[in-house]
Amino acid sequence: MADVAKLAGVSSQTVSRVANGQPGVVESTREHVLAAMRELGYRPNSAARSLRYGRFNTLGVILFSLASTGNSRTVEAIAVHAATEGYAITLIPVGAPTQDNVLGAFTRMGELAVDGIVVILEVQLLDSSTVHLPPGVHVVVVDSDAGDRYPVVDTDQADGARQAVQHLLDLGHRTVWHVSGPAESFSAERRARAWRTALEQAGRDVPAIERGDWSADSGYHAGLRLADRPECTAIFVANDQMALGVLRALQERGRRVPQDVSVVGFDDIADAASYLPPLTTVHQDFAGIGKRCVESLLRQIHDEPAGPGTDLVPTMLVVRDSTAPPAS
Amino acid sequence: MADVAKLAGVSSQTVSRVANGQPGVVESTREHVLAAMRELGYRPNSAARSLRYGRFNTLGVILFSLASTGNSRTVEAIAVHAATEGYAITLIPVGAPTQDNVLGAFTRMGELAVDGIVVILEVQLLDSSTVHLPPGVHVVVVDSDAGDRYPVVDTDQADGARQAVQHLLDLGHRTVWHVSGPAESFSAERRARAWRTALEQAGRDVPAIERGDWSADSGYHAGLRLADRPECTAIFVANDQMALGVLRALQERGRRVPQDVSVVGFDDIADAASYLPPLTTVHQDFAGIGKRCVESLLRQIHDEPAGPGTDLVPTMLVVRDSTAPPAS
DNA sequence: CCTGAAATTGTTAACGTAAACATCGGATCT
DNA sequence: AGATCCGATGTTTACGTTAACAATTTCAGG
Repeated sequence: MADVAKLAGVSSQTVSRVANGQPGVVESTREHVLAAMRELGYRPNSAARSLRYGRFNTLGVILFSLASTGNSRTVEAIAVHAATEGYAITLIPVGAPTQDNVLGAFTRMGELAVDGIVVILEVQLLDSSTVHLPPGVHVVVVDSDAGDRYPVVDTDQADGARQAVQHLLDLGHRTVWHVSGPAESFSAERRARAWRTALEQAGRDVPAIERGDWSADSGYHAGLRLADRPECTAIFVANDQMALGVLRALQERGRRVPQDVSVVGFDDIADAASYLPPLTTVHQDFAGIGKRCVESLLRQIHDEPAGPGTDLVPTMLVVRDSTAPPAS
Repeated sequence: MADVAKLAGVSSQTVSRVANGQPGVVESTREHVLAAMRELGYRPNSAARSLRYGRFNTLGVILFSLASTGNSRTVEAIAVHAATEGYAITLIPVGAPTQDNVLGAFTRMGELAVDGIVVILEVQLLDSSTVHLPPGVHVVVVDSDAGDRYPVVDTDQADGARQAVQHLLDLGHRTVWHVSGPAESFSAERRARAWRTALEQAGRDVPAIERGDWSADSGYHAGLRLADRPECTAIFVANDQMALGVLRALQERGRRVPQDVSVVGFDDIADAASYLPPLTTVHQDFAGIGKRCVESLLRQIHDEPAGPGTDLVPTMLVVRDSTAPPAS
């Protein structure tokens, strides 16, 4: 900057004014400065800027993995929305979901150049009182029931699961079986609980849960077990990938979908419409989640304190070809 | 920091030494300082650190979208590998692949707090000479043929496509049809070119290309067109998602896979093993790509200049159940 | 041609940190 | 005991930027 000032024959303050487009610089001067900038390839140093302003214009995202469609789409939505507000986003991956790792990530985050943090851990670790976020850092948590301690943005999982079950019951199925996600997952538990509640409220039997780990392969094995039960005519699977595995298992065992068995998934990932058959599933608004996370953080950064509480993003059942009335 | 120093009754320099674990601080002093840090909730200011050191310990990733499995897995690998080296990563999404947007993103990147940039655009825009990266910034480009101007890390797409075609020819198919990605995509073009070359070298007919846009839906429509050609018994699809659509189209038209038609995909995404039938596909080492990107950037940052040139990551054909010899 | 106000440009200081150098006190050696 | 050295700690300064204020120039109006 000093070099630019010298070359343009002005003070560094004037260079700063030109760099920030501030008024009060005469046109000819501005052009000299711009020319000098170009000639020297000047780029403002954002560290110095951040130091001066006390803000980084950056949001942090702390997560386990981008492997799941939901996470990566949420992160993308966060990035896009943050960009429109002039914020960049920084990714902090946590190796394995152990307490130590999570704690370490939070510590690193505290030292990081971010103005706020989105926590996407989808694991119940946050609930254990031993894990605490650094005080004085703006935070939003996604998919968690830490709503009593932090602002939370979450999909309305319960209502989505309820819609799925209701759809199957409305078609005439006696009851609905469930392939759930892993027990450590908050989302998996919420969906399973809502499934159970919906069945109980309708006065139906509640079959035993088949548990998977979100992967298509785990869905396949769960599906094999269900395929052998002739009384099983309707399955609510906790995500689309496992549903894909369930479809394969049913097909292998000669049970046709939807004629013999109806299947409903959860997420509405892009591929679900191309499964065999195209999957009826619960649509999640990942973009909406990302948007609300950014909005909440920006509100906090602009000094509108956001207390604990949960912001629920609605879900919607998308009916395709994997559900039908039971064979009578 | 000054507050901590005052509370601990030492100079700020001593606080700095304790914060960085430098030697030459007597144990009792260190503990006083640590106690003061805890009491005041002290966190080092990374902007000041960056300003002092001239480095940010951050790498930027510039990309269009995280929606594709390949991109998100590459980004995750970059993040994980960067983290082990003490670097965070910053995501810069580019809205639409127009020249203006790309240019704008590069400009923003130049002003950003990053020590190096990974460019994942998978589009041929980079080749047009009008788009130039800011000089003096360390860069690695993924999936591009800008290898004459920048260091490039790329999957060995050509060899992967060759393996796929060879596998089908070895099974006894007369020739292989191709569902390609969009024409703007560098990867799509490379795979199509290698497919054509492999057929020509084997002296086989080269059928017309069916073009998709990477989505399962586009694969479905391409698949419908191919399903109506009885002479089509082997299809090489440029990615797994489109292959999913092709499978659905063939199934709808009553052509069995693999008995009537063999299908090979590209990517080996997690779900491919659960398709109906499980998909034979070309495995891409996304983690390896991410790792090499980080390694290249770190080398550059540590003053080992990396000239232009392409670093090819090998691919491997994974044979599952979607390929078989043609019905004789 | 002078006065005063407005427009433009320059100067100083501060953001938080750490390298380089300076100082201090005690231990070791002669 | 005095000289010397070494380890522990303090002081100064610079990193690049911009807010606040100061100084200078310009120009209208009398």
